[in-house]
Amino acid sequence: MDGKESCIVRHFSYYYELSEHDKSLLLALEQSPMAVETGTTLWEEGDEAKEFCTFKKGWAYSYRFLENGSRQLIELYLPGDIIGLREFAFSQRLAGVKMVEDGEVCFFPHQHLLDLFRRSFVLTSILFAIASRQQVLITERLVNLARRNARQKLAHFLLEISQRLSQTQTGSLSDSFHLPLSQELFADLLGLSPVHVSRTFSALHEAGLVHRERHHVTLHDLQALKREADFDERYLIDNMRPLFSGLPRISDKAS
Amino acid sequence: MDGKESCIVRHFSYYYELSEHDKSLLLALEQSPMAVETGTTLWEEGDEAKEFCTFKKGWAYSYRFLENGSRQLIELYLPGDIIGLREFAFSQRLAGVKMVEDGEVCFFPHQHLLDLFRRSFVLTSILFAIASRQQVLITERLVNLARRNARQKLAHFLLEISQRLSQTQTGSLSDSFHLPLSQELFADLLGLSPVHVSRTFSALHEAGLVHRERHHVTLHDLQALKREADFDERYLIDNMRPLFSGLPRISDKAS
DNA sequence: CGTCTGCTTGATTCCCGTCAACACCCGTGG
DNA sequence: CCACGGGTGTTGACGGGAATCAAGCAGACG
Repeated sequence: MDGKESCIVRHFSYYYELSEHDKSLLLALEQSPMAVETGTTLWEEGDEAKEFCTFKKGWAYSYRFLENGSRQLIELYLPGDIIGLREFAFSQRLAGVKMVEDGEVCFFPHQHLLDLFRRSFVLTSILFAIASRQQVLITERLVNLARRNARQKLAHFLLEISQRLSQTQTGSLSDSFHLPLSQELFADLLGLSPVHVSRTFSALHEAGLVHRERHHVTLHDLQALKREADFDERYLIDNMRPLFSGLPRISDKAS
Repeated sequence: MDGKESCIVRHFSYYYELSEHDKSLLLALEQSPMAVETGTTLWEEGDEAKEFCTFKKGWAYSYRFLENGSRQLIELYLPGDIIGLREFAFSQRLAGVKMVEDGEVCFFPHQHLLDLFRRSFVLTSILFAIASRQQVLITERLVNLARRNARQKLAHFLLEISQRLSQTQTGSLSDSFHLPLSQELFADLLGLSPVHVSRTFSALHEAGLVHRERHHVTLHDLQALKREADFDERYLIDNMRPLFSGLPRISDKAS
């Protein structure tokens, strides 16, 4: 358990203790890390889909263009996430993926996932849990976009990011964090116009709820924000351990 | 391959030929079919989540309530669908599920899915494909809700249902079908008010695109509708066969 | 110091929500 | 046979939240 432990192993370990065998299978997915710069397009809608991608460093997002020229972001990806699961059953990409910041990614072919299914029951189950969690995230985003006003949308999004960052990064809940998104990205993410994003940020600022400068945000009154946004973090706090409770635990774990 | 073949077997077979072994594993999930009436709640948000449910007959939908009392439908389920995959990694239901029409369902515990992972590589892969397809459906709905106006939303939804029905039911594309949804359900599904749903239906009717009476809809000019709604059916037409192309085919298939 | 990109602010417009009245269907019961 | 009532769909008037257009502003960088 050295300091440079892979973040995909860390991500998977969140669900269940991994055996050395499982860890080595996972590490095989991260064999050829690739540096990618801000703005790089990992793939576009319509590209052939035969690879997944694990995300080691940086921020990325998936998006769809509409006929009228507007764009909708689907999902934001943080380190440890797996990208492209959506297209497992498809031959074409259904959404593009772009980097928000410089980062590092590892591509691996769909076939490797099938190998995982064959070789590790635990990893298969965790993969399924990850896919199910992704679906839950998108579902919550759907509700957010369909039913809430601009203030609530923005507040909800900030709370979600705050929660996700504290789960995957520091481990401690931080109400102050780096958020490298332009207001145009906010707009495409929340289904608003850039103009209105600006206005909404100002409104939240005036209400004393949010402070933002440059690409750094701090949330001042978490409770008030949660009330305002109708935010319930349960959808982010998943855990498979109850499900696995019948399984034998691993005993040869490195201390 | 008798006339009463299980619809879950039919659903799975859409992705890949199943061996007799796989079929019997699947059929075990449909052991105790249960009749459920219109309006029955299969479960509610917050209920303990330890079962899935296969859907044999009828229509159902999943939904979320918001603090302000409004409701958002997440997904519509048709026969052959599997319900509850979303909560695989969670201990609580994150959305309720209700029947639109009388139907028949089979519950089975999460553990059975784990058994499937252990026992059948092919079924595992197909399950993963189904989960990925569900994610794609929700994603498209998200884009629909976030970025399109009422006319486009409605048109898009009708096209999606038409396509899904023709894939799972008759097999032939029908532009005239039974659609047992009240305008209130339409509203909760599309993020509109019931009043505006009515207006939008009228508008589409006047434009000669849609005819509707009672719970029956017919689409008149599919091409025009698709143009209007920016509808691209590729997101509904998935197929894993290319992925499996390296696998041996099954030869002992019953003719 | 000028230019470019991204943010802010104001004026106007429009889509859709809300409220309210009304029509309709259908079953009940007098 | 008609009166009644609830649930559902329709139509109109009105208001509000967010889009759009346009101009001004502030950093970043050469």
